Amino acid sequence: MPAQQAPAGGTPAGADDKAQASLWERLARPAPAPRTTLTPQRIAEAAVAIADAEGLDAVTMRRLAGELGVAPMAAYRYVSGKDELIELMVDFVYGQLPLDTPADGWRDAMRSLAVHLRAMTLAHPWTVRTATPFSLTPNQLAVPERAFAALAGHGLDADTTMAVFRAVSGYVHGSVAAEVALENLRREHGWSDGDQTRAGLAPRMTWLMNTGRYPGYERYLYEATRKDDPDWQFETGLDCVLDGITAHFGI
Amino acid sequence: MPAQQAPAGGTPAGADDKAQASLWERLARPAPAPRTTLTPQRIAEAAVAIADAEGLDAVTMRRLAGELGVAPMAAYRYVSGKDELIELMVDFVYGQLPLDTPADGWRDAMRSLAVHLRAMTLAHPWTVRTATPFSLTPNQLAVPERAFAALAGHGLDADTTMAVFRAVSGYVHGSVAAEVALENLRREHGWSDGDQTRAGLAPRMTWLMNTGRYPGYERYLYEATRKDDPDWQFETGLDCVLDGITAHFGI
DNA sequence: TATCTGACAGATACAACGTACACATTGGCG
DNA sequence: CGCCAATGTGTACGTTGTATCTGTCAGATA
Repeated sequence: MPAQQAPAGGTPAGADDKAQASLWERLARPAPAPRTTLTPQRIAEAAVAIADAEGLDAVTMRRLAGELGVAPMAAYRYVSGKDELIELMVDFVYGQLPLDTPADGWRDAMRSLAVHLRAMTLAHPWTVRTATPFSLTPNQLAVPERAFAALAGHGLDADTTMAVFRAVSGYVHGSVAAEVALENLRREHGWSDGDQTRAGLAPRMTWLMNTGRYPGYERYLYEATRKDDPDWQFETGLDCVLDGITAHFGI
Repeated sequence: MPAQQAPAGGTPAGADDKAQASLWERLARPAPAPRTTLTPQRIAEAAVAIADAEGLDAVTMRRLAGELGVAPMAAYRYVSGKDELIELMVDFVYGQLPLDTPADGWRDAMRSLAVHLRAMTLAHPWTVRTATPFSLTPNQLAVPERAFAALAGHGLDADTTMAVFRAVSGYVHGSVAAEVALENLRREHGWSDGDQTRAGLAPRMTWLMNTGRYPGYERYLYEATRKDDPDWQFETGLDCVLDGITAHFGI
């Protein structure tokens, strides 16, 4: 019974945790293996490239193997299953996040962090489908770490610091998720600009408005002039959240 | 060639939109069918029950059919595919959201809306995996409608009103998504309280902290006293966002 | 009332997916 | 030079979403 070989397993908590931890240990380990055609980094890179180009559904174990030039089951030596593959992909994407901003006060630092997080998510829209804003992977944990560093020295206790971080990151995640959902709708229908999108959505929208349930939304549709300015929408909400931190915690 | 029968189809945009619109028309149509063993409502209800009990992955077309006592393909008369089924499920859940709060000023109304949205999402955690905060379905659209009604009469233009709504709903969605992710982790490992969770996460956490990359996060782990109070965490961030609206827009 | 008809549900089938398992191969260490 | 653990391959199975064909029922029509 070779018990030490299996990183997979729906077995009890003990073995499972060990397996999850060893994923990141393997990632850190430089080159301990005799044959090194495959590495976690190479796997992550290839999988992310597929997801960026064709969406998360295009990332199948066979497709990934084909892209890497190996047999379908080869990647299972490095990830215990598809869930762990996606965890690896997300961590890889977070690894490219620029976190070394000079930090001119907490507000600029948090604003920069939020803007970079949004840019990252828009560049890799499939990350919103993973439904795990900040799980415990090395590069994801670097985000709250950066925020804690920016917020230190203002007299906030640990819980409040976390609350501030969660307010900002929560807003970013939720707001960008909505943005990505609209962008996905556009792409899958081939609509290129706002007018084409509204034209494509018109039948559905007309039916909804004719129910008479949404007079406020209907007014918005007629009166709004910045419907095609997602940058303004995001940054307005962001400044709102940042002002709230100042107002609520006096920093 | 019976061309009028097919609600499905990867055909061009025109036919596709017609199909999507007719889903909600079918839902509104009272009882036009001769045999009415299946209805969109019954399908949605059964699917939501499965997802609530065993997660979104348990919702299979065959499983759903079995639960409804019909053949595996029967539901395809009402939804064009699984994506539309999930759209139907999400709309069903939003239909149970209480929106008739008395409205004692915009702040209480928005706060109540946020609290109810959180409660709804925690009751149906699988909704966060659908990655579409407010798509164009009747009951989802009722949420911004409620917000617009609450925010009317304060001199905000249409774009700003939408920005305020997006700030709140974005925060709620992102924040609760993080909460649900942690809750999922707990459930799938069988950890019941915060101490068990920390014990289960300890190996992974120890390995991460030993890298020395996260001194700020490590301090948080030692100093925080409200790590097991998600209500406080959510409401602190929410009050922060609401204060930001007051501060930023002067209402 | 007998019949017709279109909407409804059932049955069968298929390609693609994740992944378990046994086997072949590699290359540094003794 | 030969060993052996680490690495990649081949094959196969159960499950999934769904296309398509066939039967069947309720209510309008004559």
